[in-house]
Amino acid sequence: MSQIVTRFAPSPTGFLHIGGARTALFSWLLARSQGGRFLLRIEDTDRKRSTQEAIDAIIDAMQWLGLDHDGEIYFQSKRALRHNEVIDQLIASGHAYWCNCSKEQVDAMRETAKAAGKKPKYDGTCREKGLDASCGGVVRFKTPLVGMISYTDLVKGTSSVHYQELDDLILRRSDGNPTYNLAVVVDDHDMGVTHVLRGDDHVNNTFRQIPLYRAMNWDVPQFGHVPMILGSDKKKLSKRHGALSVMEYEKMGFLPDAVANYLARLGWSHGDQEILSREELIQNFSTQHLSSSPSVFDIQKLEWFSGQYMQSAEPKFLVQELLKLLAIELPPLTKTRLEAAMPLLQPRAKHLIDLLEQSRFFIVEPEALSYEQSAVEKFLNAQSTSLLNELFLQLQNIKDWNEEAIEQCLRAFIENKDLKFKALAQPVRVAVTGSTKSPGLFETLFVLGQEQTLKRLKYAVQKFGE
RNA sequence: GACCCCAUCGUCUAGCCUGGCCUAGGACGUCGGCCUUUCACGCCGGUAACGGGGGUUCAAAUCCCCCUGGGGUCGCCA
Repeated sequence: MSQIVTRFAPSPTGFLHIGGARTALFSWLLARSQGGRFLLRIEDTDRKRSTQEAIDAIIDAMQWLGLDHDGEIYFQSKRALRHNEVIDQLIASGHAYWCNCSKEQVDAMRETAKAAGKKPKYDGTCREKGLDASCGGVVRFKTPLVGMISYTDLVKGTSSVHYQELDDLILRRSDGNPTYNLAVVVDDHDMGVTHVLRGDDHVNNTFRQIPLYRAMNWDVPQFGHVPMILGSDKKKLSKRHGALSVMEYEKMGFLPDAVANYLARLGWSHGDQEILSREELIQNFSTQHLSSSPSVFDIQKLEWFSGQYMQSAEPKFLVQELLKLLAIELPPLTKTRLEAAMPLLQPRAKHLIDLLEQSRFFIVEPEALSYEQSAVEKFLNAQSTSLLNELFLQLQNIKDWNEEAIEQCLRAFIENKDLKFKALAQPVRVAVTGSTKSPGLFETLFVLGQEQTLKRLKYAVQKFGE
C-alpha cells in the first residue's frame, strides 16, 4: 500500500482554537501512525480576512503542540493559476459552464425553491446556453442531474445525497478568482493527499467535492469528519465561552503534551486508557475509534491530565520551563535548590503557574518572602516566635543536614517541651514558607538548606516576635 | 423550510460492526472514609447513564422502523 498523506488546511483569519488544534492533531496522528506525511496548507484565498499574524499564530500553536508538518507550507493564494487551469479543463471537457445570472436572479430562484418546500439552489438557467468568457459572469460546475452521490466517511460511515439536492456550484468568481471548493480539490489532489480529516461542518462540501474529483478523473481521497467541540452549555464552542487559542492554554501553564493528550482523548479513545504518551498516541491512533458525536470541552479534566503530566515530568525540564516563564537567570545554587524542590511540588501543581507560585518561596531571600496575613496572625505570635527562637539554636547544631536529622531534632524538641507536633510545625512552616500550605516540613527544610532555614527563622522571629 | 449527521452516568468514554460474557466497565467531577505536621498526592468506597415507542430474536445498549431531541449545511466565505 502506498504512503498516506494527510493535511491540515486552516484559513488564517484568526488564532488556532482548540477545535482546529484537535483536527490538526488527528491528521498528524493519522499520518505519523502510518508512516505517512502530514502537510500544512494555508487557505488564504480570502485576502481581506487573511492576515500574516494569523498565519504566524497558527504555525506557533502547531509548533507548541508538537505537530510538525512535512515539506514546505502550501499557500493556496499562490496557486490561483493552477486552479484556473483546472477550471478551464473542466469547461473544455463540458463539466463546467459560464453563467451570467445576476445575484438578484439567483436569489429569486432560491426563494422560489424554498417556497416550494425544496432546498434553495441555483436552477441551472445558463447550463446549456453555451456562454463564454465574454459574458463576464462566473463559471459553474455541471452537477449531475440524476442519481446520487455517496461516500464512506472514515468516522461517520456511509452516507449519500441526491444530486438534485446539490447546486451547480461556482468554481470561478466573476473577478476571476477560484472558489474554495474548487481550490481545495485541486490542492488536495496536487499535494497527493490521500486522507482528509476535517471538521464536521465540511460534510456537505464533501458531496460537492467528490464530483469534482470524478470530473477530473482523479482519485478521490478518504474523508473523515470529526464532530465539533462543544462548550459546557453544549453549544458550539465560540469566542464567547471558551474557544480559546491554544496559546491561551500555554499561558495558563499547561504542558503541550498534556493538552495534546487531553485533546486526543476528547473524541477518540483507546479502551480505558486515559494517559497516552506521544509515542503511544502515534502507535495506537486509528480513525476507527474516533467518536461520531460531538464532545464537551471540560477544563477540569484537562487540569487532571495536566496534573498527571506535572507529576511525571522531569525536574530538570520543569525548572527550565519555570525559568522561561520567569525570564530570569538563577544563581547556580538556587537553581539546584529549585530542582531539588520539584519533586516536592509536582504532586501539588496542576500546571506551571501553580508550580511557579508554589516554588517561589524556595528561591527568594527571606526579605522577599510574602507572608500570608492570616497565617501570620494565627501562627506567629509572641509565644510561638520564642519557640522558634529556641528551635533556631537546636537546628543550628545539626552537623549533617538531612531529613532524618531534621526530623529527629524537631521531635526531640517537642518532646522536651511536651508539645504536640502540630504546635511547632505550623509556626515553623509559616516562618519558613510564608504560608500554612507547603510540602512536608522535613523535606522542605532539607531542600531549603540549613543556612536558608536558619535565616528565615531568624527573620520571622525578628519581624513577628514581640 | 430542505438536506445531511448525531444520541450510553453531570462530563469524556468502553461496549454497538461480529446480539448472550452488560444486574452496562473505566476516567474526570462530586460525596464519604483512610493516610496525615498543613496543603496536595495516593488509596478505599458511594453516586450516577443505554432519549421514547414499536418490531426481529430464546435473548437487544448492540439489528430494523418510527418518534423526539440536538447539531451541521444550504454564499461570487473558507
